Amino acid sequence: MPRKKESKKTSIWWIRRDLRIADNQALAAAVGAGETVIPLFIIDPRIVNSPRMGDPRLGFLWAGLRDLRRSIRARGGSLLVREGEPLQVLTDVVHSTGADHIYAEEDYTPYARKRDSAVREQLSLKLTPGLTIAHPDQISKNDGGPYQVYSYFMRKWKDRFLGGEYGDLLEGPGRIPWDGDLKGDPVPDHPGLPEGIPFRPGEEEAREKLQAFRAGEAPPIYEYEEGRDRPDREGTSKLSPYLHFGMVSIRRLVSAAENAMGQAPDQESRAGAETWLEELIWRDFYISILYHFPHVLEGNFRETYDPLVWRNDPEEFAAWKQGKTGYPLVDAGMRQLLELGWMHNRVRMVVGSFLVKDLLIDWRWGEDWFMENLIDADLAANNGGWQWVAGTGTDASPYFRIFNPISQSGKHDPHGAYIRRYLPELEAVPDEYIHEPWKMPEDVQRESGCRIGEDYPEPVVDHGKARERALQAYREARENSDE
DNA sequence: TGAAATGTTGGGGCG
DNA sequence: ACGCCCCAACATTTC
Repeated sequence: MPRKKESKKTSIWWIRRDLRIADNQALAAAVGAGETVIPLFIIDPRIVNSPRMGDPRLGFLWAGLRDLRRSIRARGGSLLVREGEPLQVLTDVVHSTGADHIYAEEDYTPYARKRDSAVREQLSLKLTPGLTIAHPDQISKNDGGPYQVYSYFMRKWKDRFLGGEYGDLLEGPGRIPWDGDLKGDPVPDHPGLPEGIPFRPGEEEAREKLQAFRAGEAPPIYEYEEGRDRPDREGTSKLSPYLHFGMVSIRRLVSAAENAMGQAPDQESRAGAETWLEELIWRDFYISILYHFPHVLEGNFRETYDPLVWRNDPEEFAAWKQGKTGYPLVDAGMRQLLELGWMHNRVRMVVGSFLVKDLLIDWRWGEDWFMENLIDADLAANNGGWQWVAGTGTDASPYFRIFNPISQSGKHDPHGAYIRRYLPELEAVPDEYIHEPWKMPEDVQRESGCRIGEDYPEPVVDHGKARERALQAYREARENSDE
């Protein structure tokens, strides 16, 4: 006999990186199981006080929580915020409310897994999918092991999931009933969201960003083949901060990509949408890599370059961080990061290659700076990207692939519009010299109000020489490796 | 999801 | 008409 549903069932919706109402499987499960649903966000000191959690991302999180609180209130509920160690907070809330179960979206980082299994030993924690399309164990080679090469992972991912096999999107619940009769902590005001950034937190803005990416006469998603490489245009979705905090579900994005592919007016448009889909698959891939190979957080995925001798010059690192290397595209990218908490992906590769190859600075230093400063910083994807650019990762860029910061600049920012947007001191530099301002003759420097060495720095290194030096260092590391 | 060095081809200018 | 050179454009190889 099925037992009659008891009255007064209470569930906790433990919010972590799923700051959304729509298509939220953890929330749906909590609402399905409880007549009362307590949305709980725990301010975990270990996460928010980490030096790797910089103000832009924290500000985005706080503002996002306030937005979520509005949505919950509009549904007759209340957001409970508590600061403390997660297990302690949950134990306390469960005891004072008599909640039956805790529902949360499963997260696969080493810290999240450890935290959740500790909670599971004490309390009834039910984890739901939603962070990724594929569970890290779901896509594996025929021998059962995890893929280490993206292209094979991608092929299997598509076989498994394309055609909507990840399930239908869930409507957000109309009501999240709870009287809010429990004392909580406030959502902090500080740090605030940086001024003037193009990232307003919240589900609504995420929808608008997605809409903008797909809409219009020439939707960026259909121009993505070229647009993704053009930092001087609005060619990318700018959805990464929203995806990081779960303000939009990965299912909605994949489904949007599939629909766009189906409706594409021509082959090139279809290819654009498919390439964007593949960027989403990269995210699943790197989350899976971190799950199966947690040592990537500390060391090289492949040991071949373990013996590499980094230069790690602190002054050059400082110049890189502040956008003062003397290479305009590199500097524009680094200043975009400081200004917006975000950087165009093509430029991320260029600045990454410059740090690791031209300056021979340990990729972990760059990884750390990105973690601290990016609003969208995702542990798995950021680590994967850095290891790729350093040539130490899965699917690694080979050691001899060294980006030329000048030709990349000419190719991807041909008129220097991106450079001038973030480097005002180069505003009046003629197009002819915008990628190599140090070549400006004296009189041109004077006319454009940009004296090299004063208004804008000399290049910290000569790229040609730095390239040879990097090839040498990488070759030596290979020779000294057992691999 | 490079770049540079080196090799090949073919058109045009010119004696 | 022809050979020669130059060089841009493209292809291949190498790091």
